[in-house]
Amino acid sequence: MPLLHSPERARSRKKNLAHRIVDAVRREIVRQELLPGSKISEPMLAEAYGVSRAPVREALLQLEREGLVVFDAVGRTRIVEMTPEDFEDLFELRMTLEPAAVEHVTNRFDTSLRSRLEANIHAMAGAASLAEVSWLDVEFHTILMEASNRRRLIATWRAIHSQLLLWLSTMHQAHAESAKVRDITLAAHRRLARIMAGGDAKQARAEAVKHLSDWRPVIAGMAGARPRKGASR
Amino acid sequence: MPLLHSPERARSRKKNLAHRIVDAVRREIVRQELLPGSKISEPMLAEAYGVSRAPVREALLQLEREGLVVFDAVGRTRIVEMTPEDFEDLFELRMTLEPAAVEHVTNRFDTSLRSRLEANIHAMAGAASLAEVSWLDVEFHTILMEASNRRRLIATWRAIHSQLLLWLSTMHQAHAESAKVRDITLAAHRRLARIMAGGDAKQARAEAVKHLSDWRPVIAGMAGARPRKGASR
DNA sequence: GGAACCTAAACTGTCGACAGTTTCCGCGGG
DNA sequence: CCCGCGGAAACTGTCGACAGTTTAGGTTCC
Repeated sequence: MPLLHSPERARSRKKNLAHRIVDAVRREIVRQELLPGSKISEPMLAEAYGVSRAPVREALLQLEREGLVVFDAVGRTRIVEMTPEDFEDLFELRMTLEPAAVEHVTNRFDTSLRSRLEANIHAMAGAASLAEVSWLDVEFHTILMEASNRRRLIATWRAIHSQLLLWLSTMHQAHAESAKVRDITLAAHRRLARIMAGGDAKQARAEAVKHLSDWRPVIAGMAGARPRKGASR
Repeated sequence: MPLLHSPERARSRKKNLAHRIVDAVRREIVRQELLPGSKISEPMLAEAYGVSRAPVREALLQLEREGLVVFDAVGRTRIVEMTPEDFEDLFELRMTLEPAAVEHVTNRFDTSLRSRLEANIHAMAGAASLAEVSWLDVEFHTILMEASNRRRLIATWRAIHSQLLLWLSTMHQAHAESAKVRDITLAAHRRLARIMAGGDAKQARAEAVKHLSDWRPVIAGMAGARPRKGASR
């Protein structure tokens, strides 16, 4: 998983305490080791990671930017609680961003991209857990978005893709139809990759829309999902 | 100008030094009082505003989020320099976001929205300077985006709309065809508002696309625009 | 005259501290 | 047994300081 989250973040990229903390906390949130709605304070994180509050503060700002934590009116931080409306909202934004990206990508499809997609597909074919499938699914779309070469499109994707990971994680806990999910996703990715390789941008866009639409019924069926009641520290 | 930039920003909304600094610096950048490419350091801002570096640091992070400053590899900050490719990139993102927003807005058009749009249009009709026209133009689109009620769409708009302001400002300095710009914009906004009031979402979307396309030739003609050479402090 | 160099100034990343608020929790009153 | 109250604990926003690194300028050496 070298692609996701590695490229330029805000401040000076590498050895920065804030980055390390962002990565660590993001992982905990996405894995739901930190529960949605739970409180998360600067002193708490500072101690947990053995640093001062300054880098923690910066990390929280970044996590807010990614939609993983929210600040209340008095500045306190909590892990975001995604409601069914959020899922829909997130999905709708994807529906506007990704088809556009796919169109661009199709026009600049090259062997480097092809092999990256194939590597992802291959990995997913061998994926054991649902978590792994989700990760690779998001990575597939990340590869596409980054390949679009549209800076602001990419930046926008970076601002939401962690939420997608969180959502998938949440969903799997609800109904884990494991194997089927992988095969459906895999087939869709293969189809999309093939069409993009073909070079027909309009057709590729249509396929992207279709692939995204696969989620419609899942999201609709999720209308009854209750936001888990917030656990605190 | 109560709408733009006022609603929830990251951390606790009101009395926060970082916010004040963000607002002040953003204005300076958009007005090009701070020149594109020029260096901007934390101690410098801290002294200018009579605060410590902590809130300044936070402010710079927010400005980076809005695309008004950029950090280099060693963490130094500069005012962003928008290239013609950036203009195009920005424009393309708008082309994917706004039509979607307009479609949503049309379906939830109400008198409150109508009056806000009319107020904006009225203000523009009486606008004297190009700067004022630009401001109101962006505000018009901000009203629309916010009215879409799509959280992530709105967040994305907030991440780019200051860049739009900066771009317009840059452009006006190049070719100032003052009066014509206002009348064209005004006419387009009136048309769009009328169609949205009519309630035909698809037609409204089409009109939004058309309105945005008005900029195509301008952007194309800007291909030769040279990025001004960076002045330092 | 120009290039490499060396030193001084400037800047970022991080830390610990403090004041003002908000939240928590147990205690007393109803 | 529930509610409101008060003090203690916890937290955020901000500040000043320091170390390590980068930049800038002047200088020396070809």
